[in-house]
Amino acid sequence: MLSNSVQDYLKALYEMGGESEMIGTGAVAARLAVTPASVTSMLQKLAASDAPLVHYKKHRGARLTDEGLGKALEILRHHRLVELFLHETLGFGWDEVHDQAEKLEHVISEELEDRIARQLGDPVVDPHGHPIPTKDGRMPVRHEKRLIDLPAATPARISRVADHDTEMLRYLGGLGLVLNARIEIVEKSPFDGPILVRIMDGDRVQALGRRVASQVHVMLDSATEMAAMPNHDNTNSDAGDSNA
Amino acid sequence: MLSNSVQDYLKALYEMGGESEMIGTGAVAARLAVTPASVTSMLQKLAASDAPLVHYKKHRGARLTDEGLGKALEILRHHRLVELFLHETLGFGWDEVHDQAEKLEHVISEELEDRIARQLGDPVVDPHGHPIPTKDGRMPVRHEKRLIDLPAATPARISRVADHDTEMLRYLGGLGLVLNARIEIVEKSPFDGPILVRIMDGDRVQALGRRVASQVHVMLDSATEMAAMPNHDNTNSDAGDSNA
DNA sequence: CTCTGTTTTTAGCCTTGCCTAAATCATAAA
DNA sequence: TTTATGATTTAGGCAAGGCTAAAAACAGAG
Repeated sequence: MLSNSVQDYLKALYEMGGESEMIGTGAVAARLAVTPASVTSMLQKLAASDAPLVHYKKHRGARLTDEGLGKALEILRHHRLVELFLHETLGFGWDEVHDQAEKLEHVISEELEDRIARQLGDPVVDPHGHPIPTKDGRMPVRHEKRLIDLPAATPARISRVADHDTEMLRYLGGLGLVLNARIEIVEKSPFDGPILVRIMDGDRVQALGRRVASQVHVMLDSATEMAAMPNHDNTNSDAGDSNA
Repeated sequence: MLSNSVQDYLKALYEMGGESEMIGTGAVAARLAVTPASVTSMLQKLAASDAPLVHYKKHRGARLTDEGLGKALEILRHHRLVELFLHETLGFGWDEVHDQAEKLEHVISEELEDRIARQLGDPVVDPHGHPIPTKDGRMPVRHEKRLIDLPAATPARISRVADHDTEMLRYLGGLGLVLNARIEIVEKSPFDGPILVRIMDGDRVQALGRRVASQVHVMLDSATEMAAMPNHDNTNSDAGDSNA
């Protein structure tokens, strides 16, 4: 059984570099909020066993082995299933599920994973639009682009939003920029200026900063995959907005 | 934040000795599957802080302080709410929920606890009939007796069954000895012999060993509290009986 | 009261995963 | 090519929570 720490390292490597990219010690350290020295020793350990979970080259960083990739996807499946479960079954807002899932993902048995998946109808995306890895360890591929890269006057739908920043999710949700919302870009200001987005539902236009816009992904409105995606209500159904 | 280990020690002390009984090092060690030496050092640590969680006397054992009692009840509330949630919402059998809850209880936030409780309608007992501590840290009192101590020919209902032994729960469930089942004792064989129990629903008579019978608690059929208890279906709804 | 066997405690050690401080490597600029 | 700068690794430690082996305390039998 992998420790919580090891699971967190594997997940970080996957989320930062996917299957093939080498990730530096410092980057991992920043994401996991530990020192680079700690990362070095953990990566060395993970690379040293007889069935290594990562490839590691001194001063060059690390990437997952096939073994490690499988484990990472398992954990990610847990995480995303739990997020969706909290959202659908217990009414948590899309801004609230990540932190709780971060803890639950480590203690979900196979049996519980299966029951949750079945209960949710074997879902393919979590409340932020992230694809849920399949039981047999494959990550569904989707054709989307960053909102920043969307040409002006091209209708699209929000297909995915970064899940880790609670504040940003709350902000986006408040603007109506929820999963599957139909939008189009009115104008991109030059010099890294804000992006003007028309939100079709309500026909409002909203200015978004570059930082936010790079965290949002869209699919062209014509893409067929959209048909399969239910329209989740991403607002927080009844919890107070106590801690901001 | 208390570590998982500390939480397990507090829970063990409560479950073994309640609020007042001193529990010996060896007993705790056996329950937690660690060595007595480990227990000694943990108890010393828990008693040493400025707000001690346990009273501890060398060679005499330990019992919870008020502080420790509060924490123990919080953990127990998590455990039992989770057990009920797994049973009611995800369809786990009463023999399957304990082990999973043992892990989940440590990672349930206040917010999640509240949502689960609300979803279940602020329940007062878990799937094994154990009372669920209230949010403000009180353990509901119930008037029950061990099946062993029930006089013959006195109608009663099963009000509680020990939750930790998967096999025994499966056995009892198979016999129809589920929560709230109406029963009466036909005869107690002498010399610590078996107990003959009539199961009203089906009117069968079943012989139970002393070991099992001491794990089952009952309430007299006249007791008023019973009215409030819903009749759960404790059978495993669809999982295979793979690992016995 | 003393002996003996059981229980508990002490002492010392190990692993995991983190840390700081110092040393080393890699790279971009001069 | 040399040098400076930032990133990475090494070395040495610490806290938690477990273990084994040996010492000490208790409790029951004589």
